[in-house]
Amino acid sequence: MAERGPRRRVTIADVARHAQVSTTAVSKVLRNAYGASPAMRDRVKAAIEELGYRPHAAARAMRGRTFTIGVLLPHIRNPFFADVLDGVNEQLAGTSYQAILVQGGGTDLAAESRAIEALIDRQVDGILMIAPLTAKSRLEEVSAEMPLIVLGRHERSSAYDAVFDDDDAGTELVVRHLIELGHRRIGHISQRCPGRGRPLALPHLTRAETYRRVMDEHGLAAEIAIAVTSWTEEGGYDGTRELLARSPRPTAIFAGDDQAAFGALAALHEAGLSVPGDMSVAGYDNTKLAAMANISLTSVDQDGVLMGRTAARLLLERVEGRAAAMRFSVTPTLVPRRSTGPAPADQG
Amino acid sequence: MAERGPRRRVTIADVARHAQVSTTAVSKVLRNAYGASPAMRDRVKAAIEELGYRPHAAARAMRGRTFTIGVLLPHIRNPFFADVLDGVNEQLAGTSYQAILVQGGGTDLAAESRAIEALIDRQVDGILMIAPLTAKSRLEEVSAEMPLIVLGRHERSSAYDAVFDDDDAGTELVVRHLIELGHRRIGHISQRCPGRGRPLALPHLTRAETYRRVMDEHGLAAEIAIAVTSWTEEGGYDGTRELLARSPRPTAIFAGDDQAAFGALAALHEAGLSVPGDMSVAGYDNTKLAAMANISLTSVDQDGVLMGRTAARLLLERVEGRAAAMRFSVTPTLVPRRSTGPAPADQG
DNA sequence: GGGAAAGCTTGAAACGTTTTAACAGCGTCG
DNA sequence: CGACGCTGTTAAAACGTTTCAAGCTTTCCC
Repeated sequence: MAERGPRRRVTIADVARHAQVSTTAVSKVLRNAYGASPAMRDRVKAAIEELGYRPHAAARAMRGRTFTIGVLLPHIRNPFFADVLDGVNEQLAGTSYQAILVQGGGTDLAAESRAIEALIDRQVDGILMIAPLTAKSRLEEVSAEMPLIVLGRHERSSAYDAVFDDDDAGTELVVRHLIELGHRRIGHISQRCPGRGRPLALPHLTRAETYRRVMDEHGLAAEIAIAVTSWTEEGGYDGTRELLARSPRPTAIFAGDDQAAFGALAALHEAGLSVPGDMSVAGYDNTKLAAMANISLTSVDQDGVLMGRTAARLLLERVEGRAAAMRFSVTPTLVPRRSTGPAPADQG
Repeated sequence: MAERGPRRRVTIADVARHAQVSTTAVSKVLRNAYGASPAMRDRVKAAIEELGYRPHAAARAMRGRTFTIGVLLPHIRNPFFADVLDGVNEQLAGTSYQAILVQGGGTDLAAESRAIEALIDRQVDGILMIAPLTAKSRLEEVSAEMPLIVLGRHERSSAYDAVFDDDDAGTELVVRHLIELGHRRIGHISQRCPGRGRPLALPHLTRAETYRRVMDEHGLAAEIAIAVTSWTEEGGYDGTRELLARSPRPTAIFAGDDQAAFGALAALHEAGLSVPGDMSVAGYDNTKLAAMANISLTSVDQDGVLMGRTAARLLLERVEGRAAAMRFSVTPTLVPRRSTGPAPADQG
């Protein structure tokens, strides 16, 4: 029979008693607030040290801050999010803020809503949402309750800050790269979008739109071919098989992101096609794996660490009181590798 | 100037007033506690619905439960953890519990300690730690404060539950597989362990130990070669280069986990060696990518989703009051693929 | 030396929930 | 018919912190 929590938690009152001051005094020292003499400050700090006191976050949440920032991300699985999170933690290190993560159920809008409510109910000081599906109007409601940064969406709002990659520029880089290599039939793999209202400014929609635009600008409107699956290995695999079934089949695929591109490479391997001899493949995100010699996937680099760091910085600024909305955009760069090459001589 | 939080949160008192009952009554309905008539229950539920009331987690934390379970994981980047988390969320769906994640800084022990404290201070109802580095004694301290499940470690403790893969069996499967293919010089890639005390029963230590044992049992003690880097793409790459520098070089590598194996494949590609012609490679975890046709990595499958589901179930049982410690172990299976093959004719 | 201002310190209220103990109402049993 | 036990309900205390308003020194100025 494990006795649960036998010794009571050290509270601010214990510290106060031990340091022979009032609880208010201790609270002030803890928060570096005005009205505590250096002498008292030292005495209280010594007591805190001696007793091993740690503030009780829940109790703090009742009145003041909780020193917690909530991060909502669609799914753990995407390695790009790991970069973003590294940036966030890097920026938070040294402050007294802690990041807690909640996973929002991929393309499940209801699950995402629950996750957001969970963060609000847990009284975090601010929320960072990574590529949320939720409608803009709801985001603005949330930002009325607490500071909010949205990472990866392009819409302009005066209520919350936005940090995003210039997906339009990045996509243009890839598609032009393929066109300059002589490709004309370039396929694209995109994601299903669950929201039924106005389309959101999510990366996959921007990338699909820009893909269409650039194709069109080069007189390739007739060659536009989009497979709508999902940006996972399986999605890339399925999407590629769908594109391969076309006749004539594409000579290049812009897979939308790296994970889908990995699936595409697998599908092509299985179909006995060589890369880039028979088919060029490009991804997006420049994940670590894309850089590996045996994969060598052409990709677009968006600095995820920088985005995460910036998002965290903006969020802390908001928590500290900044009111005006800000936007921060990262300019992507093309990283050409061996998965893309000249288009094969056309036999159609 | 965004007005922050203009309308007060709906509280239990508002609900009580609206339903013409006491706050206690509302609380009872919320917790499905004894002592509320069906009629009252209905009335209160209607009021909750009408007002859109949601319980304030921080306030709850002051007295009762917070309906939150904390998950500590070393790093987001490992795709195996994504499986585990899927299992956890699957098990939690339908309950009123929410999982929150905290990232524990990879191999940084101090960062992990801070993350654990953060969860305790936030008063979660229970903690699930995935492959923590923290000393057993500290884990037992933590489990005195709140229910704890440790996933991925083998030690036996009467204080907390353990869910783990039988790494010993899994490793034996791989190493025997390679030996049966005729390999004698089999290299291994392991991770550095930060703890300086008694070695912990962490997966990478068990795997390394079993690798030694099986090699020894087959009279291959002299051929043991371990590169200690880390289980990441970079670590696998570096470790493989280290192993390749040996003379004579190994004919097979058991990379420890899939991510390291991907790095190994890249290093071999770069060195101009064919897989499995010149060198066989095996991983562990059977990630999605390992199954892709172009990679086709031999790996060991441990059912991460099942482990996550089980861990969450055990944790909820603990939260509900179970006292006796339990252990749950998953039996791994070998998934042979094209990255392993017969040893090349020995020229040394 | 008197009074105001400034600086430091404090008790008590507040936050939103759960829990404890007590209280009516009502039937039952001795 | 009074004591008793059940049921449904309630008022009030408790949780650990922050904040408010007020109290107490000390300092400074005229």
